[in-house]
Amino acid sequence: MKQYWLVKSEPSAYSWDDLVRDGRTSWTGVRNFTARNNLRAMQEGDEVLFYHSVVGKTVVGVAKVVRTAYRDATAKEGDWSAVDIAPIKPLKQPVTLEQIKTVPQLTEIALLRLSRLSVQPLGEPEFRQIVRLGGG
DNA sequence: GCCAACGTTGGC
DNA sequence: GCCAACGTTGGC
Repeated sequence: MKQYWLVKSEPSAYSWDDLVRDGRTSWTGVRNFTARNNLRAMQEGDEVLFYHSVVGKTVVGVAKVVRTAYRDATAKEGDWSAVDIAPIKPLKQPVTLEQIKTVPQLTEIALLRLSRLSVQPLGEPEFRQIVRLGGG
């Protein structure tokens, strides 16, 4: 069964445009147990919203998981994982955090409730709703 | 095993 | 730039 996720990145570190340019990327650097466990739960084909934190504070595109969890080679110590993601399509209209806050059906999502979690699960209805807000 | 101190994230 | 939230670390 297909699952839905949201990943966050500061665009100054790695942006949607970087992902588009690269074609696909290894999602490394996660150093939080909850986020890591979410990475490990991802299946190929799962869809992933790409959120720009700090600068923009917008959901900017939809990506997909193209390789399930494997060891994060950037980790010097500890048991950390990475997945590979590839872009599917940008949102026609980036969806702002402010916008998301105004939607009653979205007030419970992790982006609002657990704002620091960098890899979050998202229900299919919530995923679709955000994509729709983005004109997709 | 508790909890204070500390570090980081990320919205404002 | 500030600070709240919260995860992690380390002393006891």
